[in-house]
Amino acid sequence: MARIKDVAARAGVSVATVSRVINDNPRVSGENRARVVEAMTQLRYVPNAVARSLRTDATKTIGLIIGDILNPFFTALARSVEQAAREAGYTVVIGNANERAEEQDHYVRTFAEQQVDAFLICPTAEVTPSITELAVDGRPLAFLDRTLPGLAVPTVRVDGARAIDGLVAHLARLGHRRIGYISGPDSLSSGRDRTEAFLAAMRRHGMEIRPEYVETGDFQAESGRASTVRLLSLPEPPQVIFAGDNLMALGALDEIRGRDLRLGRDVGLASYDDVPWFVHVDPPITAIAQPTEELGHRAVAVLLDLLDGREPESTTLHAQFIPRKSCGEEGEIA
Amino acid sequence: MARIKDVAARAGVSVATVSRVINDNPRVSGENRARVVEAMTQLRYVPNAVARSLRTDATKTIGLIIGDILNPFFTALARSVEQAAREAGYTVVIGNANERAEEQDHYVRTFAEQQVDAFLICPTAEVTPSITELAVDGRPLAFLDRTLPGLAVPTVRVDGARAIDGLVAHLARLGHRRIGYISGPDSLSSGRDRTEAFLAAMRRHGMEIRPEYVETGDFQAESGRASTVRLLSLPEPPQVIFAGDNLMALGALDEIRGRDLRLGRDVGLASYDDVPWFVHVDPPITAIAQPTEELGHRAVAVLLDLLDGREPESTTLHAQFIPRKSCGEEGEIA
DNA sequence: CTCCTTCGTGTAATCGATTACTCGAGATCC
DNA sequence: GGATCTCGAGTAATCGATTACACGAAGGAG
Repeated sequence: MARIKDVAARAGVSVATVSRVINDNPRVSGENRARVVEAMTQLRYVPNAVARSLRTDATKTIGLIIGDILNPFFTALARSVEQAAREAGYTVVIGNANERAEEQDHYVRTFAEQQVDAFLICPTAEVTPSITELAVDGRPLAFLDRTLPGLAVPTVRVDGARAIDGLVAHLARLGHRRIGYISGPDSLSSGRDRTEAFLAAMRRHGMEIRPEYVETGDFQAESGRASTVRLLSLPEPPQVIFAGDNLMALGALDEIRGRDLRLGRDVGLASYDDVPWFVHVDPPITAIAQPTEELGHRAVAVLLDLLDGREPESTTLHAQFIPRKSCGEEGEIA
Repeated sequence: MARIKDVAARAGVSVATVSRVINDNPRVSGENRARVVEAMTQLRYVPNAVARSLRTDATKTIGLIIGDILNPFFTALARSVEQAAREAGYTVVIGNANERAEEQDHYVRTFAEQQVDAFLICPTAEVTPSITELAVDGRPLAFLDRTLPGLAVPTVRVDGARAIDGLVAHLARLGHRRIGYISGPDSLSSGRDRTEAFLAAMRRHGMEIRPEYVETGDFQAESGRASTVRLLSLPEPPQVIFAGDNLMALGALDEIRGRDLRLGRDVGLASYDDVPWFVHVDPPITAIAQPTEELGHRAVAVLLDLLDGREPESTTLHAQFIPRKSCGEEGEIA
């Protein structure tokens, strides 16, 4: 592989001049610039970003840690983050935590070692020492989708309360009283917030909350299935199940089908998160859509503020309730 | 941030000793080792991977370029690659090409600059100069899922011929004669291979191939929808549509629903790729499943061979035909 | 004609680690 | 007791870039 000094030798100039050409420094004569460019293409020179980063103390890289790469919500998020970052000249490196604190920490450490310029984290589970360290050391850091308590870290998140209220109103209108809920883990702010919003909405609409109707999952399909098993085995099972994310909804659906129940007639289903295939289930699944595109763009904007020394603004966006048919017609579900 | 020399000063030793501790070199006395470890934790020292990489000429990083991060096939693949790589002590950085040659090249360049130790590419479209350069320069490189002609690059891929033959046999058994096909782009080996396998299977089972039944998409949902529009507008539309990947199947399904056609009765649908939600469509979608887990593991194995100077082995795995109900019952579709 | 800018270029220090080489102290062997 | 080995540790070169600083030439002002 060619190095900068090979290019310099070939072009008959010093390495400083070559470096100036690479970095678009105007203090280079037209003639020399041409010779350098020529030498670079001849040698197929590729600048070594590792060496540059060491010297400039910047990698032009953002470390993004998502909860689960198999969750379409997070991949959509990753895509929009990547897009926005690219426009600002940054590369995104993605770490998949698999919803486990331990794997999240692995990436926090790895990214710190690799000297990413900024961290964007969808925190999994509790506050871990490694995340606290980032915050304490004042590294550019923002939380995305989820927050952690007790840390002064700017956060870009979604408030689903309005949409959840819309859902509960919808269920009340259809005459359903017995609503089962599969929450995300209590250790996650997104899980807690949704649960709280759900309970508040239930109260507001004068609906009884039975403790046995509130299950706790972990945002993965299998926990949605297991929770559904318990809900449907109750002496008086709920009429509608509201799953706290799209994967748990998938798991719930697996179990409903497995029992040969008719969706929307024997039992209803609604999901936080909207995914493209929901419209193809029969009946189509009532859902709450999150503005993933905007979420990612805002998150990058916050990081750029941090990196450029501006004051970052935590942002809260709103989710949207999308009624479809999976909760049945009025008075339909016994 | 603490540097190695700060640790050395605090522990009262030289930087060489600290470095030896970091790298588990046994030539350090127990006492000094303890002092260094103590100093490292006190200073919250994090080794600088950029500096290390510059010196050692290794980043312990694999660059993976996937076709589309919104395609569940690729995310499953990415996850398995990441898992296998991690076990071998490598970090994976993912580049999303969005199925565009230009974005793929962006990542090839970026990864080359960042000095990744090896490249794993699901090539999008044609042979581009940047990929040729990688191959010519002898960089550790393997293709995954797709190949490019004319380059001696080890490849890990799936042969779907057997599964596709199973599908066509299935369709023949059901009495269907008019089969529409939405292929991937001809510029992609995976697209070409599937088309070829499909045509061969049709011939083998004595079924007529009408040119107007063969549509070409681009592996994205919208092209599946557009192709379906054309197929269903034909004077004599096909009885069954076979989509070349899961996203085009999704698009096809969108169009079928949009026309209020009954799946499996008015028109059948089958998909290359199997995804979790297929079983929840009514009727469940007949599909061809690829062994993504194994695919990713093998790909990493090939890269490790390359990196350790062993002779890599190109591998071809087989896909599996999974009959469900979306192509109707015998003689059902007119 | 001198003095002062400005411009283009080169020399060399620097970023933070790794590691070849060196060296002294103590152990081992005959 | 002297020669040889082993062990633990330190000094300094090195990786490939960027950039402060220095310097000579050319141009402009007076």
